[in-house]
Amino acid sequence: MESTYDRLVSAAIKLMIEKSYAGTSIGMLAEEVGISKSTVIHYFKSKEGILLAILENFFPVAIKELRTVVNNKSISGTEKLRRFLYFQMKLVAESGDVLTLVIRETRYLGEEHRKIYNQRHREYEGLVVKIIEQIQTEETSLFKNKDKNLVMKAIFGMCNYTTIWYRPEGPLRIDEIADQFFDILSCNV
Amino acid sequence: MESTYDRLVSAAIKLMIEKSYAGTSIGMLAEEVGISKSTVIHYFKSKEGILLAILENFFPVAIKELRTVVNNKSISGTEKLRRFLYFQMKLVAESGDVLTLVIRETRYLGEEHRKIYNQRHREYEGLVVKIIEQIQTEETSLFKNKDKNLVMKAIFGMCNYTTIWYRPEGPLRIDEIADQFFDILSCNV
Amino acid sequence: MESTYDRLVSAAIKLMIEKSYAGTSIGMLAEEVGISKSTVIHYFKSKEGILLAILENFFPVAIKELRTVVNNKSISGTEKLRRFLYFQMKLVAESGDVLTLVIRETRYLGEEHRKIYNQRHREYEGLVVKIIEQIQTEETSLFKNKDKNLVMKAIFGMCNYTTIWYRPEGPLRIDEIADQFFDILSCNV
Amino acid sequence: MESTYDRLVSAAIKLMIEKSYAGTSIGMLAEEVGISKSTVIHYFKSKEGILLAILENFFPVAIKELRTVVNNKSISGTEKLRRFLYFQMKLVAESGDVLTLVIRETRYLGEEHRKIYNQRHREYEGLVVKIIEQIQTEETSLFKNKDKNLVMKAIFGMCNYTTIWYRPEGPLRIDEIADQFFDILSCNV
DNA sequence: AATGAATGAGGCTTCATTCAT
DNA sequence: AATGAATGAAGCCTCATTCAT
Repeated sequence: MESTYDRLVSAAIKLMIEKSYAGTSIGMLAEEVGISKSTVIHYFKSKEGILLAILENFFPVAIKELRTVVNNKSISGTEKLRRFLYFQMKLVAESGDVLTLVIRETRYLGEEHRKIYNQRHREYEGLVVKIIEQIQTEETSLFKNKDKNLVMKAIFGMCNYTTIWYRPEGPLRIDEIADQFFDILSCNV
Repeated sequence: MESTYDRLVSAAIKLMIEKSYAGTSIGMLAEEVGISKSTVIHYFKSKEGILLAILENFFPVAIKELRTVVNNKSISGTEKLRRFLYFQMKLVAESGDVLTLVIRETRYLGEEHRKIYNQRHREYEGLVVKIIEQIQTEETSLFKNKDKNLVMKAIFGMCNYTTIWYRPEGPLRIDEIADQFFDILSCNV
Repeated sequence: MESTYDRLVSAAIKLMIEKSYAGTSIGMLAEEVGISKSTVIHYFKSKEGILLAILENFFPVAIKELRTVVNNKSISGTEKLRRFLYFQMKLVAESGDVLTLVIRETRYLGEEHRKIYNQRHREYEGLVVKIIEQIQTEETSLFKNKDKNLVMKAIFGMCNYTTIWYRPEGPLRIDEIADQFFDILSCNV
Repeated sequence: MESTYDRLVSAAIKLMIEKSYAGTSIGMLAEEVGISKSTVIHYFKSKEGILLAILENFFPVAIKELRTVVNNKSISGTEKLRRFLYFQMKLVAESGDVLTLVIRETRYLGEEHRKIYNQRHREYEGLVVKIIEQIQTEETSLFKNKDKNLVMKAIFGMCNYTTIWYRPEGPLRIDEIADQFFDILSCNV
């Protein structure tokens, strides 16, 4: 069975994305997992600690996975973009938009931690920028004359916004959404 | 000079977008504007009233303006898209992402109010869907075989995400961002 | 009738001397005065604010009164000592040993406030040192060859310890205690 | 090397004198000694047990030592006073004012324990009263017509207050302070 | 001898709100 | 139009303690 700690982290991700950091109380978390408030503190020391644990839980895994895609020398830039979109959308579907959580809520972290996570966030974004660069090099027209950072932000905006409106019971599956996003971006018909 | 009420609404938009509804307290708002907590309540009756005022302040104006664009029979769908992007980005730049605020925080409204605002929100989105439909009719390839609702969400995602990362002192002006977004979506080089 | 604020300060002095700062809770204070915990915070902003109010309430009055004794040019040093002992013992009897509270608990104040109060405390002690200096000048033998600061500390020790053991229903009245303290110090029989 | 138990008692004395009983937590104690909270409880059963251990550690030793001074038939009362002052000041310097801890904090002990320790405390004070009685008998003038209990309290006040202001790096050594206290009390020049 | 998991009670504080002015 | 007094509910956190290991 899943450890209390893991169940807490999962519940925290779910709640904080849905209700925002400030809108999520330790009591809610405790109730969700079926333990006492004190036990939540026992594991995370403080509310900030919960956010920290989420981020610690997210970035190492996500960056690693994305990096293997980006560093793969045998596939094209557009294929990498396609794979990234699948990866990111799966992430959004599974654990909500942890990335937006990162951006929106790192303000609640102490200076030191905030720096670390901003850095990791930039690293994550940087990997997507690399994909765009590769596309700009390989393709004749896609993303030509575009600011690569802006394209990256556009892509993340598209994907992350999904957290807000996506419902599993809706008409489109997560992979269909990823497909269509890919088509929109790559100008496929 | 701006009325106390107007200063309160502006401050409320700023704070609630930055810190989320739950993360913004009446005390903060009072301090920001330099009046007492009691006076804030005096104007809005309750915290929910503040959110209400923001929405009331936003939708009628925004919907009206967007509608004149959409209903204009003499311009093409792509041109409408371009104009919408300018309009939306200006909105985001000026008063932050009120739309995301709407989506994220209407949960704090009482049932009746929530319904009203969800409806207005859908109306706003619907206007953008109409633009996409016009494009699908006119153009040979753009947005062909795409779910028009998904395209709409993709566009809003792109635009609204700007609130999170856009800094006026950054390298791109708001209208340049709108331009590039238009190019990305319309597959212009 | 006494204001809520004044009643709170009096109750706080009483409780904090009896139970120490850490041992006194805002809830106790509220109950003692018959109001809610929130109201205590309403007046003092924080627990530290209570300590601050006590000190602000004590020092200006005490220093002023002691200063008029010390600056009186027409009375002898020993007479000043006698008067100080009466004054200090009355203080101790009335409002407990606020001075020891100051010394013991200023650690709970923020740096800035702590400095201010340490300074005032030194000023208060300094006035007693002046009395001892006058005695050393006038008298042939009393306090000769003694460290004036140590004598001062000895006197305060004697007086302040009273808070711990003095009971109004005990065999000695406050003025009798002051009298005997004076005799012990001045070597009167 | 010192046993964990002994290190805990030492740390507890230090912390509780500095921060008061209520202001000292088991967690602090654990951290100070570098072990876990559970281990502290393991040794003392409860927080009250810590106070108990301190007192048990203090009184038997202190009373025994003071008694040998008081019962010594071959020395004068004033000499006994002098020796007591040395003894008491050394105690204060070494382990802080455990006596004041006793008076201030025995309130936190259960009824039975409180009785025992109040009794021991009275016994300790009684030994000093005996010294004063001897002085009143032998000397012609010292402490004549004074309430012997009040004199005792005055002496303890002087000595115990030292805990609050004494700093090893200050201008006076512990034995010099004892000397001057003796002179002040015995009216020596 | 020593510890981690878990908790209930309580402490400080924030907060939205009511009321009287 | 604006505010201070007062509060109940809730939030974060500390703490002493129990239990199993």
